[in-house]
Amino acid sequence: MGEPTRLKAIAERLNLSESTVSRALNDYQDISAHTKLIVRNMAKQLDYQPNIHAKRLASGKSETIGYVMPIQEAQVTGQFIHELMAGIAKALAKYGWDLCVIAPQTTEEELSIFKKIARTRHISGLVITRTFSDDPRFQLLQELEIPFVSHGRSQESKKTAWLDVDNELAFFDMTNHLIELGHKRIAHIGGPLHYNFAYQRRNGWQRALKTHGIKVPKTYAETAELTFDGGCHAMQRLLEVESPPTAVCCVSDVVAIGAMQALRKNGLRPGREVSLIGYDGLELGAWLDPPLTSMRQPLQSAGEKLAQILMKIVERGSLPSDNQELVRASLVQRETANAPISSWPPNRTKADNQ
Amino acid sequence: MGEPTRLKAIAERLNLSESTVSRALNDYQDISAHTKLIVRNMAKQLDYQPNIHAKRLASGKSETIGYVMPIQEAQVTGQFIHELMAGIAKALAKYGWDLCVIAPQTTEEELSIFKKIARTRHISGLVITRTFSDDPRFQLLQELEIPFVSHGRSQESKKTAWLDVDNELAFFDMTNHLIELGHKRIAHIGGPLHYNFAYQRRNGWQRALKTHGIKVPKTYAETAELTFDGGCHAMQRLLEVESPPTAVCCVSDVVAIGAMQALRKNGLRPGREVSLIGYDGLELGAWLDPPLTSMRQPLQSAGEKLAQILMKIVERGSLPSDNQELVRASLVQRETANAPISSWPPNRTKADNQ
DNA sequence: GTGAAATCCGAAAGCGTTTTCGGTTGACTC
DNA sequence: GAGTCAACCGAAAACGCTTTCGGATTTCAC
Repeated sequence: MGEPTRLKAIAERLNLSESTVSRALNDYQDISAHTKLIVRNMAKQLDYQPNIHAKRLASGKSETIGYVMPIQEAQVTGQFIHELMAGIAKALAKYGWDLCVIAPQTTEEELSIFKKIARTRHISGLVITRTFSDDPRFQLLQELEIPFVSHGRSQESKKTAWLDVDNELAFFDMTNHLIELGHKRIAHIGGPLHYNFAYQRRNGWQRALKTHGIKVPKTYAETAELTFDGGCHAMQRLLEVESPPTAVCCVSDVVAIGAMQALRKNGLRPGREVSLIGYDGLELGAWLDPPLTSMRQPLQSAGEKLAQILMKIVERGSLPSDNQELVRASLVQRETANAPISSWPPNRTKADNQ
Repeated sequence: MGEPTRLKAIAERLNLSESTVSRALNDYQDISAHTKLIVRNMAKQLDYQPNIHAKRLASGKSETIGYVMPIQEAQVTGQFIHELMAGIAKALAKYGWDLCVIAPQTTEEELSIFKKIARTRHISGLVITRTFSDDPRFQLLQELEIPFVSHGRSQESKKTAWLDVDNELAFFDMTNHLIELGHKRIAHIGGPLHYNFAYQRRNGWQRALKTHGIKVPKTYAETAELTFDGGCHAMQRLLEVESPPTAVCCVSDVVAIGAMQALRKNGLRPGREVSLIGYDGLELGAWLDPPLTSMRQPLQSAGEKLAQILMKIVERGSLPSDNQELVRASLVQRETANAPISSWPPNRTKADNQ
């Protein structure tokens, strides 16, 4: 392979100083256009690649951002993470930045890694995901002055940079869709409220009902762990209330899939007796019988945006609070959301047609 | 936050030279035990973290390995990748190494990234996955003298380092399981043969049949794209042959899920008329109706092993060919593999009981 | 008590960039 | 034609570590 080309080699060939070559390549103003041109040509000819460690040492910048990979707790987060990372990596690659994966096993470890990064500064910014309503990371990262952007918000994110899907609107839209189909008895299976998105999604559902003047019993607001079993149990409980719903908004696809299972066990078919809409738009939803209707947020483009936001903050000192963006999720129409049928629920009460 | 602690600060406090401090921290032999002790204590006290760029520049080592994230082509690879990466990152973190994600959009881009890495050397080793039978990356990486380890083999991997599941054995085991259940009419839905594993899996199926003296028609060897639709179409074709199989070994879970769909469309229930075994052991298989029987390979531990192999090669010059390891997949018993039933296939021919 | 061999540490030269600070040109003003 | 001002570029000092080399001790054998 031979030795890689160095700045020195270019300088010697062109009878220039290393500093001139360096500034030419970095597009400094005090280098003439002509010099820049010949330097760049020679660099290309020699296939010059700067030594990244020397560059980072001298400039004090690391051009590396870290992605904190969530601990595997909720199910099928893999697909989600993959797409997001692909987007981040893609955007970073355009500028020659690196994406470094951080995979803490526990929250404590995560926080201590942050402290280490604050000292070494070998990572100049972080992307974090899976945010909680009460998330200790926000305060710590601000204290440590580590630039970061979160995918999802928290209570503490008034002044920080984030990109989030408008969960409230998504569930407002979702619920409206069911209302338009003719449903009035619409329940919700939500997630644990320490997840910030769980709050927002429940609120969206409630707002849609309120907007249309629809009242539902308190028992229609179910909560489930974000797992298949969680959804299954929650749906089972919904079927056992006095007058069960004709449609259910589920906090995630996995939960919805669990709910489908519960319906089947009770001899009901999802999308016939009880309509169901999930959230995440997982491709595997399409493989179910029947295929699951869902809401989908853009992921790859979200990753790209996250990377761009972070680079803007790190490199150009953009204010975190100027980098807050909401994106809208869209409905993925499949087969579990249909008009209600007259034979369900079997024993109607007078509460039905209100 | 104040300035981070430098080597200099420790040296000054202890009235030692920077070089002594450096060697003490790196456990050189020519530093007395006593000096090492006080240096380490002081380092801990001052919460010293070496400047990683200076370290890497001076030592010429990068302590970073790259993971080439496969382009999203086959479905639900996300979960797979996530677990593998988590394992890699975990193992690397123990030694303070970084994991850098590389996400090329095309094969050409991937190869050109390799060439760039060869020049900058800012990544000292690579983990590659999704290997093909005829995979240009193997030759290039060897030419460029970039240390690497692959998850999965290729034709070219005689001399390179790899970790692979024993695909042949997995499908041998899988097929035997079906034979033990009483099946004789066992088909196979394989993947495109440019995937190396597709070959091996088909061979395992064939060997099990041969071992038991079972002969099947040529039409039992189906091929499908590694997608839901691929599996669906392949199963449909299998149902249309003269005497359809009572069991099918599927090259992947996604393909098996497609096959389930085809069965359902034909009014058949997976695991009753036709048994089905997938491969990958995806958790989502458990959510189907009926839950999909599958084979599972260890992923997180595979990631850890890959990292360890690579560090051994990069750091200690271990020979790639000394680092080849096969792991065994294990059966995940769920509900789609059962004994054959007498009413299927409906119109038996004399070929049935041979 | 001398010489040789260990033992331990410091000085200094890198590693390959970036960036500050001056200095040399030439053009331009009056 | 002297002075001023841009426009360009080079010298050299960082950046914070590693590692070689040699020098000063001490230890040991004889």
